[in-house]
Amino acid sequence: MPRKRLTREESRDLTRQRLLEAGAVMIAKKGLAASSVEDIAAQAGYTRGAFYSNFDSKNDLFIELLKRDHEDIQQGLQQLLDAGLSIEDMQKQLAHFYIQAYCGNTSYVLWAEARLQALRDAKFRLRLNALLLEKRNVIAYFITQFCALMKTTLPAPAGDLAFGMMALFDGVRFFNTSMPHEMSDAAAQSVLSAIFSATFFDSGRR
Amino acid sequence: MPRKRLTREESRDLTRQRLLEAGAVMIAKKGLAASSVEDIAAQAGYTRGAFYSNFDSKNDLFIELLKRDHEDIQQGLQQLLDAGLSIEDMQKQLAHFYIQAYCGNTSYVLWAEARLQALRDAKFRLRLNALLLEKRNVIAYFITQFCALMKTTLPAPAGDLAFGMMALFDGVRFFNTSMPHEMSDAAAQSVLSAIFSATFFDSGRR
DNA sequence: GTATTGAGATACATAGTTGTATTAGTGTGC
DNA sequence: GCACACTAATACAACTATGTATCTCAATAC
Repeated sequence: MPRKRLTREESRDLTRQRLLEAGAVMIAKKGLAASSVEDIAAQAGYTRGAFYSNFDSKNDLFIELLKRDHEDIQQGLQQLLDAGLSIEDMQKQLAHFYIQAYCGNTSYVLWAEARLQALRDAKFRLRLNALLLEKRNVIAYFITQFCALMKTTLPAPAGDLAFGMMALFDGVRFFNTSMPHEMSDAAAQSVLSAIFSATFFDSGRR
Repeated sequence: MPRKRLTREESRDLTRQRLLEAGAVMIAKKGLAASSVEDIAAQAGYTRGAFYSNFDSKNDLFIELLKRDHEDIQQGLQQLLDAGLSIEDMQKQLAHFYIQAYCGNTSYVLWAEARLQALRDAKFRLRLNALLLEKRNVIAYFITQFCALMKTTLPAPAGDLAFGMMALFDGVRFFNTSMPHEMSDAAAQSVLSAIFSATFFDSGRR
């Protein structure tokens, strides 16, 4: 096995990558405040030295973590929108996306942690809000497109409804995780789709 | 001002009360993990000795805090249900209740904190889930009554929809707090009521 | 090959947190 | 009024976290 000899930059990037991944794991597991810098570094297989030589602070790592996750999601949603699919295909793809992006990993925990952090730290809040607004805009655009295709009218401004959907999806995901017996995967999907259709389909046809 | 000389029990209850209140303040301000026992005791005007002589642990205080808040809300909702009001009055009262119970204080932050804690601590999760289920049941009952009165049908099981509404309300409250410019009080109320009506009124009349 | 650079380890000083063990002081029962 | 009981303060020992300063060694430049 000819292990590649890394250049200095490759090596540094790899370390950063591993620290970020370790941060995601630890913060999801123990929470932001309870995860020490040492925990994160150790989880990545390093010591604190590596951490401080790559990040200014825990918050610094955290916001980068969120940014990366956000970019992944944005990209996925944007591709879906740009693909010019039929409504049926779109809904199918969206369901798939939902399962993969929301249920397939623990990143929603990071976002919950982030919302709390935002309430307490004005600087952090600014950075988080920027990400949330971007996400809202993509979702609002999707909603607008959906209603245009369905020839239904929106019961409230698209941006506000987008926030509503974000709240709904994240919150239901929480119940689904922490009390799967009372809110199964199937129940989660069905209640989300019921509320979604009611809001964007039924209410606009009165 | 003849300050009453307190009996031992009264004095202890007062201390407990103050510690609980201080816990609510500190946990909302700094988060559960970042609030030390000393922080809480100091905020209440005591030292750690008072804390440990009244509670087993920080989690112990926290769960009691949640239980009290929960009981207040339960009581309020139950009274509303039992009052036998007309639909219009009910909606009016409910809006008032929402403003007072959700927007008038910071307890929703505690519940967000609790949900995260529940993901990490199985024992805590059991206790929290019990509270959440009780709340869900009251809301589910309300939803059922509402739809019966409106003669509409439910688009999904009442319990699941109740979880959905809880998710929605809490989540929107978050946006409303941390980005009031993008999600004003009025926008929050209007989007909530739009989704609510769409789900429980419009969708059932097809 | 040698000198240089810089990523990451280690050492250190400081500070904060926890829970218990002990002590002081105020209600309570006699 | 005196002994008791209990609440809350204080003292203490162990542990954990933070950030910086220093050191080591591998990658790069010459």
